[in-house]
Formats: sequence, C-alpha cells, structure tokens
Amino acid sequence: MTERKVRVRFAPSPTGPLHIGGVRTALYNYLFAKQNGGDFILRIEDTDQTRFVEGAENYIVESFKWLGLKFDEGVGIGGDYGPYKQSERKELYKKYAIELVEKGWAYYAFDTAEELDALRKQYESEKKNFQYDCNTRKGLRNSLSLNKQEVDELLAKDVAYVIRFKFPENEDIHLDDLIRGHVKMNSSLLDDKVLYKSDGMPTYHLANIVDDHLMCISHVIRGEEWLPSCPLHVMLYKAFGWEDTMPKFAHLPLLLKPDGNGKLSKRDGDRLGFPVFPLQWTDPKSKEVSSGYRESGYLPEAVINMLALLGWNSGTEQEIFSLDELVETFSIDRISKHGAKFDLEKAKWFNHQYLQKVEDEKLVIDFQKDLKSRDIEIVDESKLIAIVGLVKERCNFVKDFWDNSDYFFVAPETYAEKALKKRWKEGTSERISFIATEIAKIEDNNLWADNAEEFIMKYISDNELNMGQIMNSIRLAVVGDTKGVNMLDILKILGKEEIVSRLNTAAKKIGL
RNA sequence: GCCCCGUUCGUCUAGUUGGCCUAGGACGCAAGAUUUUCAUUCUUGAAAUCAGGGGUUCGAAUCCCCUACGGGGUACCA
Repeated sequence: MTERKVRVRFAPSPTGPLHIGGVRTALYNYLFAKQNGGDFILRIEDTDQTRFVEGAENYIVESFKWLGLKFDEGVGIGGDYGPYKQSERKELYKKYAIELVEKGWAYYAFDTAEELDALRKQYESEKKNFQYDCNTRKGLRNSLSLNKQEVDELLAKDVAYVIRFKFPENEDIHLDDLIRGHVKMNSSLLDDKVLYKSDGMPTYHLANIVDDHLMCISHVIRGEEWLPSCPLHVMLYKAFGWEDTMPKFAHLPLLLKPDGNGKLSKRDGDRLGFPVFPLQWTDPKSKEVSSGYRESGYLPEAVINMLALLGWNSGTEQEIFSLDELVETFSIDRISKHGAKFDLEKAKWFNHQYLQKVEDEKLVIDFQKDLKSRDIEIVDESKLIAIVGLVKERCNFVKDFWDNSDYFFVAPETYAEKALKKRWKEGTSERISFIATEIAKIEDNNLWADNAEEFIMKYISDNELNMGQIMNSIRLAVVGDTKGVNMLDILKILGKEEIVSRLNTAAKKIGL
C-alpha cells in the first residue's frame, strides 16, 4: 500500500461552545497534520437538528482564530472536498444507507421511538437491558422480520423508518488503535445502531464514515468516548468495501474534573473557578455566561502549551513549547492512556511563563484598558512601559498588574495596619517629614531620585539608624503597604513632587 | 446490569526492548538564600511500599492472571 497523504479533521457539532477538551483534540490533530505535512480540516457535524445552537459554529471558528490554529480546509475556508457542513451534504447520505440495505448490511426499521421506549421500560422493570440487536431484531418491526411485500407497502405509504446496521452474529471485530493498541469486541454484544434517521438525516456513525472516506481522511484522532462505537465504524468500512483506505484510529484519553469524578463538563469551570471554554460564551437562550480563557487573561500560546502537556509529553524535561516546537516533537505514541485532571495552578504558571515573553509595549495596551475601566487618567506611555517592565515578573495575568502597581497611580489613603505596627515607630513621622523637606530641596532633574536616595542613605548612616527601618517607613508612606517594587524605581517614576507630598501626608496622618 | 479503556508523589507525568529505579522532572506545598519590604528568582526538602493479591523470572513499576477502584459507552446525541 502506498503511503497516503496525511489528512485529519476536527469535527465538532455546533451544539454549544467548544469545550477545552475539544480544543485539545483539535490541537493534537493539528500537530499531527503539520508534522507530517498534511491537511487539517474543519468539518461541522450538524446532523442533529434538535440540538443546533445559534452562534456555536461561529464561536468555533473564532476560537481557533484566537488560538492560532489554522485549518487548511473546511467550513469558512473551502477546499476541494466540500461542502464541509454535514447539513449541506444531506442528500448524499441516503444513497449510502440504501446501498448498505441492498448489500444486506443494513435494514429498514419501522418501530417508533415510543414503541422502543416502552420496550426499554419493560425490560428495565424485569431488570434486563433492551438492545436492538441480533437477538431482538427478529421480534421487531423491520425489513428483516416483515416480508418483502409488507416492507414495500410501508415504504410506499411513506411510513417513518430508520435504517439500522445489521451486525453479524458472533464475530470478533478487531481494531488497532494508535494509542490503545489492539482492541477486540464481539459483534453479538453490539447493538444495531441507527445509521439513517427518520428525519432524513444520517446519524454520526454514517455521516462520519461517509465523509471521512470521501474527504480522504487518513487518521481519525478523537476522544475516547468514541472507542466503544469504533467497531461499528470498522464494520462500516468493511461493509462499504473501503477497508483499504480506512483511516487509522487514535482515541484520546479524556479531560477529567479536577475534583470529584467524571469528565470535565461545561459547568465545572465556573463552579471551580477556571474557564472550560476558550472564549467567553453567552448562552443564546438562558443568557447564562460562561467564562473563557481569552477573557480571563490567558495568552493563546499558554493555553496551547498547557493543553498539549495535558496527556502528552515529549519525554524530555522541557515544558515550555512554542507551537512550532510542538509540531516538531509531537508524537501519538507519547500520548498517555489515562484521563487527566485539569490543574488550574499549572495553567497559571504557564501563563506566567508566557507573559514574561511578551514585550512591555504590547502589555501596556491591555493594561491601559484596565486602567481606563478604573478611571485612571493615562500617564505618559513611557512611564507605563516602565511600570509594566517592573511589575510583570510578579504577575500571572495582565489583570494582576493593577494590584501590584496601583500606588503608581493613586496615593495611599490608608496605611496597612500590620505594616504600621511594624514599620512606624515613635519618632518616625518626625524623621520622615525631615527627609521630605530635605529631598524637596534637591534640584528636580532626572538625577533627583538618585540624589534623594543618596541623601537618605547618608541620613541613615549619619544618625546611626537602621537602614531598613527608614526605607520601610518611606515605602509605607509612599505605597501604603509593605509591597512594591524597588524603592529607587518608585522614587524615579513618581517624581519629586509626588514623593514629597506623600511623605508629608503620611507624617501628618499617621502622627507618632 | 453488560461491553470497552485505564490505575506511578495532592496534580500533570518520566519510566516504552524486565536489571543503571534506594522510582526522575514539573506544578503546588514547606524551609533557607537573595531582594532592606512584597513578589520574582535560586537552593534545599517533604511528598508515590509504582491500586491490592497472586504468579512467571536469578531479578518486575515494567510480562501474565484475579480483585478493587476510576473513566467511557450502552439514544432516531454527537
């Protein structure tokens, strides 16, 4: 067999915002495609009309734009294998379903949803489990149990029907998963899945196989929730006679809730204080808002890096990877087999790492928005750049900047009590106000701060004082707390007038 | 219930052909150093009897079996 071109697809259904687990699936697909010089395709699987959610498709497209994962083909991009939205391919599927019926691999079933529901309930009451399969299908209303004339009549009368796959009896179905290795399941245990619904739409199973085949998909990399139905998919390839070009499968482990049990779900994020969605999402019906990574201040590169390492590792001790580096080092056989719990602390750490790499000038743009929302008049930009440069190393997010630099913008109105007790003793006010008057006399040029500091040092040594005590008092007077960057930098940025004023205010207010 | 997948520090994981594993790294946590403060940074430390029990073997986290636990599936959802 000749080596096929690598073509992978990410195929979400537009039933809501894209979940972070889905993003990871897409990322792994992307990395695999790019590494192999292949194509990365976006297909929208909107075969369930009842679950369609307004805006979800656009949300998916926007999310990937933000994340910087580019599709080569698909919805919104185009390509030679379109259309890429399954609802637009609707006409196509029926003929394949019928082909399967004609080949004896599928059959018409006329049972209504209500009839089947009733059957399930009945079985349940007998503590048994109902399954539409090789054991029960003969007793149900379908083209296997009914004679040909009856079936033709029903079809002619336009009675609602579905087409179900006919699993052969007692046959072992083998599957080689790239992550899990060899998996075997017996056909008798599998149920006759609906392939074609009574509303004229295919189910996932049919549409998926037909489209993957038609779009020449070489590898299917998807979540583990699909593993149980993979034998059906393998059988479908066989039934259609497409075994030669059947894609290779890789079933990814799931992302789990950080606390209790179960897979990560929509609600977990805001319940536990972290986003599960790349972008903020407002539910069109309930108007409920779910937070997004973007709005929470995460950098897309950090999200990608964090996600990549959640279930995969390079085998080295490297943890920080650019997208390009990931493309280079990624490999399916280094994906772990077990589910991974999301770790908020590590996510923050990743963002911290990436935040440090962003130029101060760029960060200033976002910081200014934050300042504006706080009604802070924008000081000159070079000052802002300097502040960001001093402060960012202690922050995980741009939104942390404020707490670490507020004293640059507003003079303290109160002084932290704990700090006062420790840093402001009898006679401190007197000393501080003396220092204020003295440094006020220093000529106000760009050497002022250095000269002021020099004076303070001299004052300390002349008076045989504890240096820390005086410097900390100054910090307290200027900042209002024990926090803050290097004192000389604060002196420089705030300038003579402001510093002198704050020192005098503190001396007066605190007294002692 | 039945079927499938999994199980190494609190979390993400290394460990891929059994011996170099007295199990390594990262996040988080603790202590110390630097910073006269806070934070960053750096160093050190605590933290997994490799889910449990049986095998196989000179030797098992690594192979086999059983049990337990976790996850997924079991829809005219994807």
